[in-house]
Amino acid sequence: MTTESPITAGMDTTGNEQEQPPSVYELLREDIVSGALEPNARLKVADLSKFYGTSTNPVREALQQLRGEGFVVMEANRGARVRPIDEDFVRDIIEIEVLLEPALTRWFVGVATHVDIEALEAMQERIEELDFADARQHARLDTAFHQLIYDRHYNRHAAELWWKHREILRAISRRYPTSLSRRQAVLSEHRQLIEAIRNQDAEEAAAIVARHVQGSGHHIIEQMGMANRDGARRRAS
Amino acid sequence: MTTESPITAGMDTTGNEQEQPPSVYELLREDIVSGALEPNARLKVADLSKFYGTSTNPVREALQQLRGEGFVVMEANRGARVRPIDEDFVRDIIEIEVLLEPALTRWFVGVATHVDIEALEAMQERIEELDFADARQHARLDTAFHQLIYDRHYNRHAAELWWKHREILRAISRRYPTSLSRRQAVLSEHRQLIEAIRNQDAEEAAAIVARHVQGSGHHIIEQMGMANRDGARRRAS
DNA sequence: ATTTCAAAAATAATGTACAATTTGGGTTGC
DNA sequence: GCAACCCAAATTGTACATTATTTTTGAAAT
Repeated sequence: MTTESPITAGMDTTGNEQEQPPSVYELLREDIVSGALEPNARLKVADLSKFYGTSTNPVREALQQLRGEGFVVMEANRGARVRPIDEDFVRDIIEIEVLLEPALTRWFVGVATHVDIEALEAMQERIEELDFADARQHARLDTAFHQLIYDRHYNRHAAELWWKHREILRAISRRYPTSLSRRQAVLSEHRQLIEAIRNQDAEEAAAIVARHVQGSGHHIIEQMGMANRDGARRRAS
Repeated sequence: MTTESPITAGMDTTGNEQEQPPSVYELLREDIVSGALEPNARLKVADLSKFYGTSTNPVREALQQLRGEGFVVMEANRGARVRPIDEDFVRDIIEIEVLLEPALTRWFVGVATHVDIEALEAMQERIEELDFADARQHARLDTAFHQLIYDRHYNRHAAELWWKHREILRAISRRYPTSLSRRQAVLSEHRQLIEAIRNQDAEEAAAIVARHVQGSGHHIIEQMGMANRDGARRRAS
């Protein structure tokens, strides 16, 4: 299932057609967003190039791209640092998505075909079958589910923004488990969403998506908070 | 009036404290967004480094940053191109701003102080005094007006997104004149907005801002369309 | 004579190495 | 104690090598 969607194609930063080795950019980005590199950590090109086994230029260019994307902050002549990906950052992203995704969904309701709805149902089937057994696989399916809705939107800029935010959130939540109540809510909200689309109820669909995004954000932030407190407790002992 | 706001400080990509010469990044970005470089134009590092009088690395790094920001698209081993800044792109941005800015404004109404309102009024005074005589200066004042509202928002990500969009739109509209009816609307809407904030009417303020953004977008797109048609007519003769 | 295909040359991107500034810290001399 | 200075570390800029892609060219086949 090679999802060669307009978004992923547009966002594909390397031209990964035949499984090229991941670029420095991809490695570095993953290490930042997954938390392997501490918030505010200094990013010295010499260290990084040694670590990733390349020369300095690929690292320098990766840093610049990540700066453009906002994952890295730089001061002139004083180098780069990891932008902290903290609870505030997640909250900020979620707030934007709460505005964006309902709007995208509302439009989708107007153009959705019978085929689309069947595709959504098929994906939801697979998600429920899997039942969160494989986190990685679940994330993939869940992303595909929402992507189907946003992917075709005429507003490419909005769709790309969604995709970028999605990737950040996905990388963060990979660190934490999904609570049972959240699992329940995800499945239920997906079903409700499909139903609203089928009924051509754009407002209802938008409202469900808003709840869905909000809930997902709350869950992530809660998990982050718990992890922080655990970490503090462990450090204190 | 050195507007050293959190946003501009955060967005300041070079650490421009004492009027350093503009970086390759800034020059290139301006040339893209102002239309000096054609949409989809190829961006060869050798050409650009010759043009800007530097070696290749600064150009390469600038391109990567611009790629991260979405102004440039790249294919592996096939170089960079200017992302077309066309009517669709403006429409996409405006649609996002129509969602974003009202939300930011709604929050501002809740925290605005008497001092804030006076500051807004003072700026509006100066805008009306100037009466669009100096386009550059008007843009500066208008930006400052809206910046006062968005700048302090706790959602840094949203504020930065607004700022980025604002810069793009500013650069585009610099190419075109402002119609008389649009001038009227701008002044009137600003006054209405101040009034709504004073009355603590968040919903009304949000609605006005939505209109304001929408109107600004319509105006730019109209101007772009006219320019295109004029260009086509001129080429046909 | 025209088309087709392949190989080679040119063009341009990507990676490596190194030189030159800038910054921050520490030490010495007053 | 403090200021000037120097040194180490890191960023930024330049030059060059390598690799990938595109274009050209020339010979064979239709």
